[in-house]
Amino acid sequence: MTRPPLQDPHRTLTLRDVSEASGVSEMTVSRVLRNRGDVSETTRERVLDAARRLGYVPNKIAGALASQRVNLVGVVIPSLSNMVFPEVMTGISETLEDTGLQPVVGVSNYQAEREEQVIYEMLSWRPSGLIVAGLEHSEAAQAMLAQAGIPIVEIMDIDGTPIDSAVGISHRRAGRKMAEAIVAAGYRRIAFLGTHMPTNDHRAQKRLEGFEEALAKAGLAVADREYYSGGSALAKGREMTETLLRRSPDVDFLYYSNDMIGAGGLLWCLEQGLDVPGKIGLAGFNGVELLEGLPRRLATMDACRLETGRTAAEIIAGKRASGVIGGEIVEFEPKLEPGDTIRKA
Amino acid sequence: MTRPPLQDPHRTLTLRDVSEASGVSEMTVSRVLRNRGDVSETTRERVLDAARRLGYVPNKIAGALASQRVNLVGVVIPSLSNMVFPEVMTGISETLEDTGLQPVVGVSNYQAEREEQVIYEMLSWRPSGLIVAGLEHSEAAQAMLAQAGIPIVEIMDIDGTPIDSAVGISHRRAGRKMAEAIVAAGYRRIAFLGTHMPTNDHRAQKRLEGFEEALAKAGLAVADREYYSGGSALAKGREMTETLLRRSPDVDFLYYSNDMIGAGGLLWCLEQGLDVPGKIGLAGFNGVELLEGLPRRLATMDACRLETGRTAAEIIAGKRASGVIGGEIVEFEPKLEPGDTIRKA
DNA sequence: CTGAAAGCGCTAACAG
DNA sequence: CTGTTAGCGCTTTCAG
Repeated sequence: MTRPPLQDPHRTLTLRDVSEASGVSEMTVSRVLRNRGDVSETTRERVLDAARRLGYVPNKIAGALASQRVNLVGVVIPSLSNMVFPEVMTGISETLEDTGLQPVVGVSNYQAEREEQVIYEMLSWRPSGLIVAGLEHSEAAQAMLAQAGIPIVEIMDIDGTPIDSAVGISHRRAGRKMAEAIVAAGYRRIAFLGTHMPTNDHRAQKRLEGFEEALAKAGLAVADREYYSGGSALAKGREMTETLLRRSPDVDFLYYSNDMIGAGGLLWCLEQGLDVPGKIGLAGFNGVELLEGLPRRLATMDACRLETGRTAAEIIAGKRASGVIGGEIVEFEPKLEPGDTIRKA
Repeated sequence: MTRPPLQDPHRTLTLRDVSEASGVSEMTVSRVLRNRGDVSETTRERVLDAARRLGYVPNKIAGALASQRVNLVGVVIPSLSNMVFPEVMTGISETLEDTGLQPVVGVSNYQAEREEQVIYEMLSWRPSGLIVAGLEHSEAAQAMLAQAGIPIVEIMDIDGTPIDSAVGISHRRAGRKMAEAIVAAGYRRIAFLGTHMPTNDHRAQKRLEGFEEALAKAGLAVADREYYSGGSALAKGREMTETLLRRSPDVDFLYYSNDMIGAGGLLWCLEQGLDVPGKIGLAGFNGVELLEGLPRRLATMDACRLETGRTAAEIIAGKRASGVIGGEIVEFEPKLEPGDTIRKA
């Protein structure tokens, strides 16, 4: 007759278990495991040994509650699948690596309501800081962020009023700058191709506003426009380009709201044997790596994603050389990369 | 003369604050906020009102410690920047959405040691489950996972022995299947182009093994090979293809370890005016969306990423129709998508 | 250098 | 339907 085990065989180990196994007080075990305070080499060894032998994994939940300290940094972005946010994440991870801080990602799918939930969820874990894409949030979200009592960094846009700190480029300015380059190169019948605007992509929206503003200054307006949503961006870029060019064959420039649809458009134009950039010019936005492998180099504008991620993380980690403590605004200058799809002026 | 505030103006709110503001006991406030147990409509309103007014955000750390329940699911993947893991994430997020569980991502950069750290870190938050890419882990990592006492799902590979559950395709089989299709189509001098193998990408390795095995069965061997690492995959695909074809001009098939370099190779071949798939065939791996926009459709093999993510999440969430509780192994069948770059047999 | 006591903010388990 | 009492597993603080 076998007896049932006296203890749940799978309760997870606690400090106490390590303490008993090593014959050292819980407190000292805790000190060893966190490298805090002085502990004699002998006890240290004994403790580490016991911990390893048992396979002890500390419970950060209890630790965080007791110490009121959480080594997590929340990152809230609209999407993971479009190549631009992963690069921001890379910058963030890099800088956080040697700070003991850990990024935790939440995705909002470009929905304000979803973003609000994600922010709420993250704040409820009391992170050391929060990085949020964009400056537009629901009222409730803004209130939560402002109340949170931790560093908040809004990234990838600085056209607006940040809650605390902000890092990124001015998309209005990026749009303006691109328009000026296009006009300077002598193009006059300029079309815009982008995502369906209801998508809540405020940055694309601002880019277009800046773009139109600069065109207006040159006495021009967007000659035609075409929107898409969903599907393979490269394929969509082709389709949109064909549709638009059939409708407005006299257009001499195509401004795409992102590089992926721009690349699709470029491939299509080249296949049609169109004279790029002679008869027709093209430009995208973002400076994605992909462009390097295309038959011709699409003009684009770098959004400084890596630097943005790095800087945001530095602000949270308190590593800014500036010594500024909060409410810092860092603007990067979007660089025009003319490539081979804009005529030389 | 103004008096200083009696309390830290920025300590974060607690249940007690809501309790006092609403005149309801902490316990009942807690119940309202979690929708647990019966509470009269009147008190409920009163509590919610106070909570909203104060801007109270519950402290999940304390909640988790008290309830021994954490609504987090750890996801450990090698990289975010290559298009394939984001899609797995999409599958995971989708299914987790209505379960109250939240994914937390950790990135290992294809380094076993880094992976071990990330797993340790995640386990220390006592998540409800863990999803880890691949079956190969450091010994320490394996031990931790086995000990964790939570559902562990290893994804994207089933060639090996899982710790608990596993979901994905057999890469060996995928490689074999592709080789068989290539041989059946009449190609004989077959080259392989892939990432530098030290990169620790076990799945690519297994694909190649299966590939060579099937070739051997047909009395063939890989005729030449070329490796790359880093940089724009599309651009690298071009370069590698050029290098390899200059060295071995008589090769009649190019098997790429991923679609991105395959796409680069395809673009290069088309530019050179090579007869694809007549004189030379090409194939990649992964079935990425990008391929849809290319001038010709690259042959590839779908890795069932979305389904894999979904299924892994279902297992963690306990939503499997099968009713199986743990140690479940789900194998998907990698589908060959012949596209336009393999001769019809 | 080491240990004992007192919580961190919440929820489980009871009692009304 | 509502309240009370004990902790959850750690770290802070203070004594040795």
